[in-house]
Amino acid sequence: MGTPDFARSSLEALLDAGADVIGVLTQPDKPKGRKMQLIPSPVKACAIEHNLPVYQPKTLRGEEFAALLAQLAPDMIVVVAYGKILPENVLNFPKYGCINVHGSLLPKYRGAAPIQRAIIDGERETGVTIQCMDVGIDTGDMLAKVVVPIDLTDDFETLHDKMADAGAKLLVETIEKIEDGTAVREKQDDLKSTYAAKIENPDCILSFDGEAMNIYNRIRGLSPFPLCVVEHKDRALKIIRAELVDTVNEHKNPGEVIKCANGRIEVACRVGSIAITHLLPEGKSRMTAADYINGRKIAAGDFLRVLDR
RNA sequence: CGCGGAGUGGAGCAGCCUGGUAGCUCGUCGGGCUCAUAACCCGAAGGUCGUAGGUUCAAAUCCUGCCUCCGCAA
Repeated sequence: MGTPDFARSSLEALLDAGADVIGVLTQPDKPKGRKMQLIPSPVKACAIEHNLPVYQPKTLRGEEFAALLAQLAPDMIVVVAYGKILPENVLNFPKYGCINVHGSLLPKYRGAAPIQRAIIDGERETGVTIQCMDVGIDTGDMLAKVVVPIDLTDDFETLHDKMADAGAKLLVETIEKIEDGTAVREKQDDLKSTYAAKIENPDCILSFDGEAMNIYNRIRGLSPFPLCVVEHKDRALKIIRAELVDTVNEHKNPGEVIKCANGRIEVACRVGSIAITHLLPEGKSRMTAADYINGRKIAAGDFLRVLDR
């Protein structure tokens, strides 16, 4: 069971390892894009490529799904970023239980957006945990972990890809251990748990009234999607990539553009400054800061304000 | 019919309202200055103004159809 690219990596690894995948569950196709076209999830696309049966139940509760479960009769269910809560009867059904690939070192960053939150918080390392699912959200016993260092230049995309690979590899290894009985369960220390809430709109609204490092972390944690947003000349301006320029000097006017040169837009933070190199103006495509400057859209002395919408 | 923006030399834009000589910041090429340079100076090339019609003496500009791209929201 899974939905996005993160899950696709695990599915492919299972197939490469020769696992007997009897069925793939993914979220129902939802209308996406301007024309509200139905786009299949990455996991669905992968399953179709490999001629695997795909199921997209709207709910896992009720007799309809219970019947499907009984018919498939899986020995094990592997869940990776599926996007639905599994009810108890499903969790208890498979002989080897339901195991989950989670993008953090549990018990830290339980929840929907562990990778983004780790970057935003400025963590130096994170990782992937394989857990035996229980009724709580990411509270199950742990079977395996792998540490993934967070590079200062990682953004959500680069770290996500590293994590997806690491998770897929760990999944295959862990399943082998489960099969030969060498897997060891370790309980989570609930007292050390933290929760990584889903990224919502307010998380994207950026204020320069803070430390450059924190601002830099938020920008990269939310890039390339959904992106931090500020207001410039009454229009939304999303920041795709920035560089850390200075982390020491204090500025009285955070958000002020200090200079536009060499393809970089340097912006004052309360403490320190950053230089924007790639951005996305409202109604436009992604472009470099150099292009934005060339179009005469921004100059030193302008202000990037907190978006109020 | 969810809301909105845009198609103008290689890039990002202005010009359109109030029709009449193709503009700006870059890039490219050539030359100059300099110990040197991503700096500075001089010069050059490069545009069917998305597309098809219409109005007009005259359309990038006004009117209509079509195509394409993008942002937001989900």
